[in-house]
Amino acid sequence: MSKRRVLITSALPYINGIKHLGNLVGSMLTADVFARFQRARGVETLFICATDEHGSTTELAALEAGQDVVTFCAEQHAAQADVCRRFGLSWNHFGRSSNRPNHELTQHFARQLWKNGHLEIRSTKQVYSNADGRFLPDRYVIGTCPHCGYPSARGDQCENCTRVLDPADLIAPRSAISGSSDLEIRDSTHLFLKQSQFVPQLREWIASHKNDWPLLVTSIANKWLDEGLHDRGITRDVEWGVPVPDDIGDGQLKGKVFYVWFDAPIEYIGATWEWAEANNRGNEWKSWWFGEEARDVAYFQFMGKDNIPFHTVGFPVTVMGSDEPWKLVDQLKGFNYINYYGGKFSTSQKRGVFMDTALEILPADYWRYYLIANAPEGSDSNFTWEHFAGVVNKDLADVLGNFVNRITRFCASRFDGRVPGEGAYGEDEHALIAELGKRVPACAELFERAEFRKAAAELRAIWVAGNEYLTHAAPWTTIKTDRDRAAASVRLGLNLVHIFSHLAWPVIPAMARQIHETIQPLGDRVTIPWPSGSLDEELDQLEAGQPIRSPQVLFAKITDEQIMEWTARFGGTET
RNA sequence: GGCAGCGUAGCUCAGUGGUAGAGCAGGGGAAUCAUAAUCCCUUGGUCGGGGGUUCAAAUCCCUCCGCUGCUACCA
Repeated sequence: MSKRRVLITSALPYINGIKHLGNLVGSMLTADVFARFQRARGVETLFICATDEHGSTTELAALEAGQDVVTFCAEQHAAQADVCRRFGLSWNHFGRSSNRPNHELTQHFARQLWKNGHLEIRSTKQVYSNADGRFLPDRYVIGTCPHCGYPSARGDQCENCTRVLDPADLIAPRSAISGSSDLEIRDSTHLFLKQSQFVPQLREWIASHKNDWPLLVTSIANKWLDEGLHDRGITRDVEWGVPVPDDIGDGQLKGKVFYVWFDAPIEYIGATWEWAEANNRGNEWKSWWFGEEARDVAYFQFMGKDNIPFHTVGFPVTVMGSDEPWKLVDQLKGFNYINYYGGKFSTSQKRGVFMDTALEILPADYWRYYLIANAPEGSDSNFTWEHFAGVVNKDLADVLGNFVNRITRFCASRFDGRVPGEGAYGEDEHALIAELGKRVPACAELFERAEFRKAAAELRAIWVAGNEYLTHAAPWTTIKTDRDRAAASVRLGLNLVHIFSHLAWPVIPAMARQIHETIQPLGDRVTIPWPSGSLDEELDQLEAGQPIRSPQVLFAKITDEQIMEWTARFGGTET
């Protein structure tokens, strides 16, 4: 088998503000853990993300912030890049959908679709606000619901009775931006992608992944196909977007831009191009995406469930309709949501925990471990401070942190802080080595399959096995009668600390470094590799006499006072 | 309204036809190297209700109840 390369994209975070923990775990964090794991295994890996910047929401957010949209996006991109870096997200490149490569590629795909007859021009009725001087998206038209009488129903759907609406249905419609009721319906010409033609092809493609994609993903995809795929408008009457080129439709679409959901997934490719430009790699970006050259690439996408339709239907149609050999996703990992005390995370209501505030109160690895160990894979999961503190205190502080602490301190006090060379491994040691000989490959397999909860549970089970061993071997007892026996136990204990660092690095990279530095300096190595040798070798790596560093508390425990403080600060239990 | 997912121990969740599981919490004990951490043992569930198929159902089918999400111009 030829050498495999792995391409990983996490769903693009929308430019409008810092994301919350649910957004983080559903796309960026799980993708990061997967990317780190692949790199740790020595696989050539390219991990790409970008901000999704276009559309009316951005325009209105910029308006509200009193900024022009270019400045707004530049600032927001920098802010997200910063907080994501501090969360340890290890993208090879974090691009922007507003950058030139995405403009070129989006226009290229549109031209291909046009050339191949998959686009058509249709006249649509759009709401125009004279006071605002712009077309309004449906949801920015507000009025009274014709079904239930709710006075603030949005033009796309009534929040009160949940019925789907058309803005023209609303009684006494007004602009959500200015409140003006000086609205009119205008004709507007748009491009439609004839998605319905692709239904058989999509069905076949999705059916081929019935066994390797999560049920969540295939069921959402099939639902869209079963309900009849509508042709979809791929242009909008807004300013901020990729312009439709004049050669499509003989200039009938002048002034229009592509719909943000058309250009956003293309930015996966665009950001790869940006990566190549930023790293002087010329056309190498294309080898990850196009034709024969990309045959050795396995492509993984990570996203929350709200993104699934666009990645199983919309974007694949763009790719298929181009009639060019661009890569389709191989493994699509979709996630549910994390709820906050049973309710949704909400920016507007200030409920829940956001990436920047999370880092204000605790280091990234606390969050990374908790979120991975409780990733919403099978269903929505529920965040509470009590549960969070319980998991962090038990798993990180007591099971992992305390293990490192107890063995290193014992070594410091009784063996002069050096790896003892005396004694040979005996029955207990070989039993543990045999157990890890099963658990470590099992853990690797779970990471490989991107089953994060189970992978984290296996990681934890490995730490527990270390504690079991140490308690049973009890070098603090044996040292009284058999110093060599105790020395062998301590030597294995230190080797365990060392391997724990290697195994935990994809999930908790900063702490893994710190743990490794306790035993051995890392220098400027960025990746801490996954153990590749037999466990016999891996657990007898440290050289006798090698000094270890003075131990320190790795994970401070979360106190009841902190839980109370944070519950009050972040919105707590009221729904 | 339609569709989808979920409903398993106090809590968070595994488990898709073969004698109900894990972690946490609770109870008992051991140990004293360690952040009062660790280790061992243990209590605890008619698997949302009802009906059906089967030698056998948490698992397949029907139905009812509850929760959550999606419903295409927010992204």
